[in-house]
Amino acid sequence: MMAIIGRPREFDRGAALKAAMVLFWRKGFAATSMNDLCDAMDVRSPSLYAAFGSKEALYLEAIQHYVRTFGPPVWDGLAEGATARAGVQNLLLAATESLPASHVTPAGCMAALAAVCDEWPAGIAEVVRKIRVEMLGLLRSRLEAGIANGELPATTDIEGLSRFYLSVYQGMAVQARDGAATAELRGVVAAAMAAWPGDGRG
Amino acid sequence: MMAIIGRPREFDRGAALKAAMVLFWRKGFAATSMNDLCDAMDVRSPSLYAAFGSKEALYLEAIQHYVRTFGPPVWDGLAEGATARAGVQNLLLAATESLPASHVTPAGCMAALAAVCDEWPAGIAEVVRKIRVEMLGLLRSRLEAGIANGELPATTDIEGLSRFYLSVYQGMAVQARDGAATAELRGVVAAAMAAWPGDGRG
DNA sequence: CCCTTTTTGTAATGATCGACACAGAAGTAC
DNA sequence: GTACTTCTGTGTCGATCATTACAAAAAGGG
Repeated sequence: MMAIIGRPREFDRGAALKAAMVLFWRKGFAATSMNDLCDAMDVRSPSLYAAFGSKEALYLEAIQHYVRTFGPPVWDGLAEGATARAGVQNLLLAATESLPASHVTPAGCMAALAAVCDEWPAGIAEVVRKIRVEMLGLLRSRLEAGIANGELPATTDIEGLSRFYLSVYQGMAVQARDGAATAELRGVVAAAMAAWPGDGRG
Repeated sequence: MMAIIGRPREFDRGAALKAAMVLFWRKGFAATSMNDLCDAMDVRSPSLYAAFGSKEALYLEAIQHYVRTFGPPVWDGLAEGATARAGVQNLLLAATESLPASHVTPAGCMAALAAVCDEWPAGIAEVVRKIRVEMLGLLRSRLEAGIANGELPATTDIEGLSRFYLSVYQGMAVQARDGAATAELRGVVAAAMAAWPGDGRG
C-alpha cells in the first residue's frame, strides 16, 4: 500500500505519459530529447526521472500505453469478424483509418515501425520485436481458426499467409508515414483481400 | 578539369563511401556517429569533411550509392519479366534474397525503411521519400504496360495494385529487419502473387 | 509546533555530438 | 631549390545529450 506522505505530485502522470507517447510516436526514441519531453509534458526533468526512472523506461511505458489504447480499436476486429476473411479485412480497413496522421496523432504505427531504421537501445528493440511477433500470432491464430471451422482448406500455408497480411499492414504503415491517406490505403486493402485463398475473380 | 596538384589523398574514397553506406544501412543516420564512421572508414574526421562535406552530405552520397548498386539486382527484374505478373514476381522473389542480412550486408532495405521511425534531417527525409515514390512509379509503369498489352483488364485499379505490391515489399523489409529469412519471405511472396487480378484458385 | 517524506525548480555534472583550427607533411609547378 | 596547393593527424570548439546534486517547498504525523 502506497503511503500518501510527502509533497504531492503536481502533474498528471497519465497525461504526461500520453504526451510522451505522442512525441515518441512522432519522432522516435533517439530524436526525442529529454528537453523535448520536458516541454511537451510540462514537467522538469528531476520530476520526470522520479516518476519514470529513465528515458528508456519512459519509452517502454509509453509504448505499452500505445499498445493498450491504440491496439484494440484496430486489432479487435480480427477476432470479431464472423469469418477469418472478414476478420482480416476488419483489421486492414481499421488500419487505413488509424495509420494516417490526425489532428492529435502522428502518422504510422508506433509499434510496427519502432527501431526498424535506426539502432535503438537493445531493451527497446527486444520489446517492440516481441510486440510484432504478437501481431503475427494474432493473425496466425485467426487463420488457424479458419481452418478448424472449414473456412480455409487444411493445406493453407498459415505461416506464409499470416506473414503476408502482417507485411501488408507494415507496408501501409510506411506509406502512411510518407503521407498516404485513408483512401489510398483502401486500394491496398482491396488488392490484398484478393489474395485470400479461393477468392478468384477471373 | 581537376588539377592534380597538392598532397594526394591517402584513402580510397570509393571504399570509404562503401563502408559508410554499410554503417548507415545498419544503424541509421543519427545512431551512426562521426566517430563510428571514422573507425569504419579508417579516416580521420578532417579528411572525411574535406572529401564529403558533412555527415548529412555523406549520407546522401551513401544512399545514392546504395540505390545504384543494390537497386538494379532487385528492381530490374520488374521490367525484365515477360509479363507484368512475372515482373512483379521477379521483384518480390529477388527481395526475399536481398532483404535478409548476409555476411557483408545488414538486413532490410536502406531506402525503404530510411527515416520512417525516427525524425531525420529534412533534407534526407525528402530524398528517401522521393526514392520510395520512384519505387511506386516503377510498379505503376509496369502495371500500366500490362494493361496496354491486354494482360490486365483496363478496369484494373493500377494505383491500388502498385501501392499494394510496394507495401508487400516494405513489409518484407520490416520483417527481414526482425530476422526473417528468405524461406519465410517466400511464403509472403506466394500469398501476395495470389492477389493478382484473375488469379483465382477456387 | 517540529520531524519526516516526497516533489519541485535551478543548476550543474561528465559524456558525446558534429565540425573545425592549426601546423606539419606530401605532392606538383616553376 | 622555392612557391603553392592539398591532405593528414592532433587537439579542441561550443552545443547538446541524459542524468543528477542540492536546497527550497509542500504535504502528513506527532
